[in-house]
Amino acid sequence: MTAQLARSGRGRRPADEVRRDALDAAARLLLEQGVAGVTYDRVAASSTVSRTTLYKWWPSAAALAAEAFFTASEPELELVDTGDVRADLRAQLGAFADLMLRSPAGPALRGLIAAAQSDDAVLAALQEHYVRPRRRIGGAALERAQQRGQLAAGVDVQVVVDQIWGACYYRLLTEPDTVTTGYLDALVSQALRGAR
Amino acid sequence: MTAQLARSGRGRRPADEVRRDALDAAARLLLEQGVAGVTYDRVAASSTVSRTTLYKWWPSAAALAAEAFFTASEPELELVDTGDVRADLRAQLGAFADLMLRSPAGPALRGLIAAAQSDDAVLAALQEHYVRPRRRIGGAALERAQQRGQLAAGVDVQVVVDQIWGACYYRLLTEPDTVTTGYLDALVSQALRGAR
Amino acid sequence: MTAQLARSGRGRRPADEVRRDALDAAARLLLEQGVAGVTYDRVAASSTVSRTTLYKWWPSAAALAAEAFFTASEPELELVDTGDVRADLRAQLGAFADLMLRSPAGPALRGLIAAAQSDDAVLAALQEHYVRPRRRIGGAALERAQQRGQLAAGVDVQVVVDQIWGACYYRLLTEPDTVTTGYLDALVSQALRGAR
Amino acid sequence: MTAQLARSGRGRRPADEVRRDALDAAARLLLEQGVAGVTYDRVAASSTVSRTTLYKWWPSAAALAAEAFFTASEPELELVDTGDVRADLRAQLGAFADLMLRSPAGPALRGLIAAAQSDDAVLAALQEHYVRPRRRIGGAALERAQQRGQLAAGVDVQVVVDQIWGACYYRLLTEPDTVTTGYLDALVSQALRGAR
DNA sequence: CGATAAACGAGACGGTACGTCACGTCTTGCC
DNA sequence: GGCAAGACGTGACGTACCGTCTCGTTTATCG
Repeated sequence: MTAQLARSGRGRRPADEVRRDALDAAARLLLEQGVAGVTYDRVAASSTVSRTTLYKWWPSAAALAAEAFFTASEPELELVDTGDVRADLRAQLGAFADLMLRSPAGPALRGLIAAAQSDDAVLAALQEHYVRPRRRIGGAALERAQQRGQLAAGVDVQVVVDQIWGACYYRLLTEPDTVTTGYLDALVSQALRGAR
Repeated sequence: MTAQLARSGRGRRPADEVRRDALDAAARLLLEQGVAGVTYDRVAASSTVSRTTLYKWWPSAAALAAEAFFTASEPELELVDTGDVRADLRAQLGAFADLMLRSPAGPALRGLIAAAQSDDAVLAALQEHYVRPRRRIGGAALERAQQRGQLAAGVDVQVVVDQIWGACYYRLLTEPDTVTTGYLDALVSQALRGAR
Repeated sequence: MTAQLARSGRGRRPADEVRRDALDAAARLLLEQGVAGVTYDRVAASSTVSRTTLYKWWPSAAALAAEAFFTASEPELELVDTGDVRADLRAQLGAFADLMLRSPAGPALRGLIAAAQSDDAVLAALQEHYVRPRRRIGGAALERAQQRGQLAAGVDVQVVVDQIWGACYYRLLTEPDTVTTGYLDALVSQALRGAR
Repeated sequence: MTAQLARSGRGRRPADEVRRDALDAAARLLLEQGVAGVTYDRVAASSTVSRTTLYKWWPSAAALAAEAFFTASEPELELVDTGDVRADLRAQLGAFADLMLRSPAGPALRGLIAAAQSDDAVLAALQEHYVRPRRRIGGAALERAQQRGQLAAGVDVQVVVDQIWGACYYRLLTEPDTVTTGYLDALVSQALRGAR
């Protein structure tokens, strides 16, 4: 009855608890310091999880950062459907550009896309939890518009998705200063004109 | 005791010679091992230039890699003007996608775009020596088509540039496997339809 | 679904079987890789015994190595008594030096003596299963010689034991290259001269 | 006048200063915690020297400990020559046994001899800075006695050295409790009787 | 034209991070 | 209940780079 209340920290713990701990710390570091700030060392230091365990669960620090990011911000992006395609797309695109340019999530996401160029695990996570879901949402909205007759029947909606969001991403990655309200307007108008 | 066979390499040397040496080594490393392979240490080891000097001339290893890349492949991309906009754009886009997907320059360029997300020097170099020149070339071709009446007068050609190349870049960075011949066809067609 | 082909190894097993298994694996590792090669992890990996069980039975990996060594090579050392003390001692000493210098048991034993300097369990095992038994055998031989009048009556035979084997051990531990045939001859002669 | 007196610590420093710093810290750790307490990590943490530098200068933590020990206690052991060999040897042996059994240097030295069994750099240092110098001193004393006619002419003094110190080392390493005053007396007497 | 200052090479130094290994602790699921 | 399997925190190892700093050498420049 000597009361060994003090949890030493060693020994096995529930995997979920450990993973959540690590992801929380990683998400915090990611938003505060960018992808480069998420290292195995720092995540271990700012959580209860040991480096050894981090290595066991994630193939790279960037992969950990990616999972942390996508776990923390899963739902985020919905596209309201008011019936007015142009307005809906423009609103969503504006919110997205705002996120990228004015919230800490922007640099984080840019950093993850960057990391994906040399880290297959990050690329896979990016595709699975980010790129493809958003592509589906945008595509679905355009398809609904197509069924309403607002878009031409033969148009490949995925191409239109790229011409709106892909173009925007490209500017955000290479010339972020040029992503203005006017540019976003033109982007949506031009894309819809081609699809009408 | 006249022969000074052993060129020690020490002492002052013409700056240009030194810079060229460093850039050559950096370019080689970049193409062979990617951006991450270009470190001050390795460039110094595989050239006659010392780390001290590298630090003096370039703010980061990635910046050195960028300059090496753009110096080595300055002219590269021209856009032939046959009068047939669609064909010209399609040809250029195809050559570009090929470069990105099937030559060592592809990973290098992807890596540089990635590095630019966390390295302002790289971003600046990328904009100055790569993004803007190519944007100008593409824009000029579209303007010529516009003057020939092949494109509507009010269209912002830079938006069209983004809808072709920007969209393509986005796929190359996030879902490279989906960049197929058919996709490129659709991209050009769709963009031109919107600009007609 | 009768066949229980897969012997899972789990569940309770006879303690002796488990211990023998562990000791066998430890002995193998000890002879092949030295004391440092005997770790709980490696013994568990190269036997059917789990780490949990190893920790339960042995206070340290070196202690396990020690027990493995002494269990495997208990009888080993006999000292033939032909009546000629000098020849008998010299023969035994030669065999011992040979063992230490030219068999895998040599490094193992040197390693155990080393481990004993910072591991009381190893020291205790070493004394009980190695040092004292051999000291008894050598002492008994010398006492027989003493009773035959070949050694002076007042001589402390344990001191003579040290002056032969102890001296030899010291050289084997600190200057193994200097343990030559001539040295062993001189050692025995000198010790017996002092004891005559 | 912001006074940037604060030495950043980075950059090159005189090699001797660095080495001395490291050796000081290592010596302290060695005496306080034994050989196992001297790790690259701890030496770096308790000195101004970085781990990288320690790895550059010493092949193993034990080798660093060895150099620290021998640098700190170079002269130590002299053997006074009063003309009475027996008394001189006995006095020196007593002082040595005392050092080994009752000072922090004892465990340190035992640990270094142990480390030498699996670390050639330690073995070499031990031989060069400890074993051979002391063997020379003891041998020289015995040779002087030999020239004075106190020892027989044909006796190999190095064998006598082993029979005194070697025997003592062996007991100190394997049965330290048995190294008593009486034992040391017997050791010297017995060895000298054999050499008379 | 010779002395001087600038630029260079070599490379050590304090750090941070990586990826691995072993230790000792602890939990879960078989048998 | 005892065992295997195996995850966990800890701490050490050895390596790669980074950015800083020192030293000695060589060369361009200027007195």
